[in-house]
Amino acid sequence: MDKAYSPQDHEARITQAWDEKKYSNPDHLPSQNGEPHAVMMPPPNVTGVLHLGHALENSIMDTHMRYHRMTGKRTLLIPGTDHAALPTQARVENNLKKQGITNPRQEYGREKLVAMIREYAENSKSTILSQIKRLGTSCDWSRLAYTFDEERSRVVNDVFVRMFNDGLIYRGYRVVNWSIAGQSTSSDDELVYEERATTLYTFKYAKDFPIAVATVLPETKLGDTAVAVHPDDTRYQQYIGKTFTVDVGAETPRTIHVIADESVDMNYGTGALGVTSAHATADFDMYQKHPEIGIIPVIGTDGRMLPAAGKAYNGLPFKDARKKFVQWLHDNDLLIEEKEIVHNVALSDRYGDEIWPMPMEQWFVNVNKEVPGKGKTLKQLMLEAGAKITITPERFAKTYTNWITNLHDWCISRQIWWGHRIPVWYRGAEVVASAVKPAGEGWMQDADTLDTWFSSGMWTFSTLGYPSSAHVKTFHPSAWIQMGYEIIYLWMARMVLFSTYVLGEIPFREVYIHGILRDKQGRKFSKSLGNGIDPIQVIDEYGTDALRLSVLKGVAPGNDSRFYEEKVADARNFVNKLWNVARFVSQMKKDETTGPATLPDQWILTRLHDVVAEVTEAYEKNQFSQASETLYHFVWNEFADWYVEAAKIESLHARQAMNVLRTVLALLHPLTPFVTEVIAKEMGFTQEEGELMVAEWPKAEAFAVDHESTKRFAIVQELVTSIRALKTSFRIPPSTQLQVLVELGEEERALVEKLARVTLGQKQSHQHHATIVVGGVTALVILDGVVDIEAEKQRLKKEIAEVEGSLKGIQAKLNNEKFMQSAPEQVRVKTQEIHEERLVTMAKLRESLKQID
RNA sequence: GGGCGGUUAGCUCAGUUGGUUAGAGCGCCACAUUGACAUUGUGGAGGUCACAAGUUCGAAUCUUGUAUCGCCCACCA
Repeated sequence: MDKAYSPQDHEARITQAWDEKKYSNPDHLPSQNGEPHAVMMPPPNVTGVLHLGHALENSIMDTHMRYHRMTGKRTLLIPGTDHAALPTQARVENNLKKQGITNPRQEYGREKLVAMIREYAENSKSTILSQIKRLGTSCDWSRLAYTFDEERSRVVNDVFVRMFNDGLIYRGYRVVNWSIAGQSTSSDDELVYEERATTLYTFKYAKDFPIAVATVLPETKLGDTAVAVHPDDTRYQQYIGKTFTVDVGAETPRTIHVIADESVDMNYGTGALGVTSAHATADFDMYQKHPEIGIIPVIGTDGRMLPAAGKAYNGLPFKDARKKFVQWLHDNDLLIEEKEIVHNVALSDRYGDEIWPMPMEQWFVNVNKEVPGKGKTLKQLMLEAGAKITITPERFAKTYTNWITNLHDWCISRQIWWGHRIPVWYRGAEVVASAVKPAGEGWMQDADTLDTWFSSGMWTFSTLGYPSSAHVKTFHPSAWIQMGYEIIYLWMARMVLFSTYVLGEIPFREVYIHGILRDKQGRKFSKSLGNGIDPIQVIDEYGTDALRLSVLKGVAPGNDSRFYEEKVADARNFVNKLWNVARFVSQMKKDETTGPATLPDQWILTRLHDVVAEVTEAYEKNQFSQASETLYHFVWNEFADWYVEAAKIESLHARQAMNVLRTVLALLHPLTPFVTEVIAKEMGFTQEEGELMVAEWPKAEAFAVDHESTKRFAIVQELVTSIRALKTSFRIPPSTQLQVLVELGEEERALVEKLARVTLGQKQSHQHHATIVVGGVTALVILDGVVDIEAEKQRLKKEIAEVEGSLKGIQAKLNNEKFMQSAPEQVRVKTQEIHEERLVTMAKLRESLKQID
C-alpha cells in the first residue's frame, strides 16, 4: 500500500469492477429475495453538463442506495436524462444568435434546427452520463432512460390521449404567457421576476370620461374595454353599469363599460382599474366574469401592434406605439401624471425577454374538472396524494399544499420544435387525439410541442416500462426520491398528478428535499458570475470520495450550504487517514490480530457497538451528515488516535483490529465507496474489488458491550490527556519521562506509560508533585527538579475553582425538591453519580493543595 | 401584502423527542520530527446559543413578541 491514498490510481479501476459485477442491477444481486427499493434519478437536463449541484444530488442518492443495498434490499436506481424541451432549444438558439444567426428558425427550418438541437443534446447527454459514472453513482445502466426516447414518447402519447378522451386536456382561448424572443408560451412557474424602474402614467381615455386610470403599459390601453371599480366606492357608484364611447386616437372609437368588481382596491391609485382583457391575466379573468365588455387584442405575437389598435399604430413595435400614444395623451391634455416607480416585471427564464400576456388558442390540463370514474378533480387527487407522502424536512409539505390549492389550469403547449409533438390531428372541423395519424386522407398534426414537465412528470413509471405491468408492480411507487426545493412545484407536483391519474397511486413514498450549494461567499453559482466549479476538476484533484463527503458533511436537509476547497481538502485528509489506519493494520502480524481481547479491544468493540447503531439509524433516517460525522470522529479520534496508538504497545497487541476495520469499511462504504472497495480488497475482506457494495450490513449486536472495560479505558484516556496537558502547561518537553505514582492494573499501566510517556511507580520518596484526579483515581506526578512547586499551586487552584463551579450547579439541583420529584430517574441517578465523583475529586485536590501550603 | 427559513466560537456549520460544564471542521496560539499518516501528532485559547417576556425542577431546543438577513408566492393597476 502506498504511503498516501491516491484516488487517481484507483477510481477508474473500481468503476470498471462495479460495471462488471452488475450489482447495481437488481436482477444481478446475489440475493433476489430482498424487498424492492426503487429510486428514480432526477434526470439532468441536456441543456448542459453537470455542475456541483448534481454532485450533491448524486452523493445523496448513491449514499442512500448503497446503504439500502447492503441491508439486503432489491435496490434499483434508474439513471436518465431530460431533453428539457424549451430550455434546450433556447440554449441552442441563443448560441446561434451569438454566432450571428438572428433568426435560427427561419434560417434552418424545423427539420434542420431540430437535428442541430438533437446533436447538441446527444453531446451533452454523453458527457453527463460519463460524469455520473465518475461520481460513483451505483445506478442500473441497463435501464438508462431519456425523456425523449421512443419508450418514454410512447407513454407520453398514451397518457395525453387518455387525458384528452377523459376531457382533462382541452384546447381553449385564454391569456397565456408569451415570450416574443422565444416565440412560445411559458408556464407560470417558469417566469422570473425582476424589479425594474418604469413610468406609471395616469390618464383619462377622453375629456368627458369621468374616471382616470393608471398604467405602466400605455400601448395596451388601446385595447381597453372596461373600467372596473369597487362596488362600494361612492365616488364611482353612479357610473357602474354605464358605457361610454371614447375616442382614443385610434381609427374606431372604443366602448368602455364601467363594471364593479370586489377585487379592485379603492385605496390604490385612482381606485379604478382600466381593464385590458387581452393583455393582462387578471383583466382576462375579469372579462370572463363580465363577457359583455369584450376583448380587443392590440399586440401581436411578434411584438408589433395589430390592426385593431388603429391605422396609426398598426405594425408599430410596441415601444414606438407607447411613445406615440403617450404623446397623443399629452397633446390632448389627457395625461394627468407621470411617475417613476419600481415595478415587478415578468421575464422568460430562458429567453430573458419580457413576458406578454396574450390571448391565444392553447392546450391546457384542466385541474378543476372531475376525473371520470374517480369523482374527484386532479387538484383534489394531488392534495390527497400529498398527504400520503412523507416529506423531509416537514416544512415543505406546507409549501406543496399551498401551491396545489392555488393551482390554475396548466398550459402544456409550446410553439417550439424540440419536444414531444402534440398527438392531435385535424381535418376540417374534426379533431382526434392519437399517437399515430388517423386513417384516411388529409389529416394534419398539431404543430406545437408539449411542455417538458409533461414528460418528466411521468418519470416514476415511464422508466419502468409502463404500460406493461410486471415491472411497475414490483418497483412502483418508488421507495424514495430526492430533489432540490426549487422543483417541488415544477416536478414533484407533476409526478403526483400523473401517477395518481394514470396508476391511481402515489409516485413515491418519501421525498428528501435538499438545498442548493453556494460559493464561499454564499452566492449562487451562475454563468454570469463566473463562479462555477466543475465537479470533475474537483474529483481530479481530491477524489470522488472526498467530494462526496464534503458536500454531505455538516449540512441539514433542505438548507443551503457553501462549497469551498478547504472542506474538500478536509474530507480528502480523512480518506487518507482511513487509508493509513488500514496500512498500519495490514502491517500488524497476523497472530497479533487474533486471540483474547485486550483492554483496548474491549473498549473499541463497545464503542463500535454504539457506532454501528448510531450510523445505521442515521442512514435509516437519511441523516447523511450525522452518519458522516459519527464515522469521521470514530475513525479519526478513537480508532486512529487511541486504538492504533495502543496497538503499538507490544504487550497489548490489538487483536480486534481487523474486525474493527472491516466494520468501519462497511459503514463508510455508502459515503466513500471507492477507497473502501480498494482497502477491502487489500485487506482480503473481499475476494475481488467491487464486492464490498454487496457486503452484509454490520449489526451492532455482533460487538460485545463491556461497560467495565470502557470505564477503565476512559480513565486511561483522561489520565494520559491530563498528564500531556500538565506537561504543556508547565512547559515540560513531551519527551521528558516523568515519574508518576498511581494505582493501576497491568494493562492500564502499560497504556499510560507509553501514551503519556511517563514511568510509573519508580520513585517513592519525593519532595513535591502535581495531583491529577480522574474517575476516582489519583495520580501523583513527581516534579522534583523539573518544575517549581509554585506553578503547581496555581494550577491546582484553577482546577479547584473549576470543579467548585460545576459542583455548585449540581448541588443546587439536588437540593431542589421539585427537581427530585419531577426529573426522570435516569437523570437523577446520573446527576447524583456526577455529584459524588466531583466531591471525591474536590477532596483530593484540596488535600493536595493543603500539603503544598 | 401573504407564507417559510436563518441568527450558536474569528469563519463555515451540526445539534434527532427539553436533562452532565453547548459540539465539529477550518483558522489562531504553543509544543512535537515517537516505528500508519506532515494530507501528521499533542495541548490550549475562543460562545451570557440575536434580543425580550413566558411555560418548566430544568430551555440553543417549546410559546409569544421584537430586530435583522434571506427565500418563495401574489393580478397592486
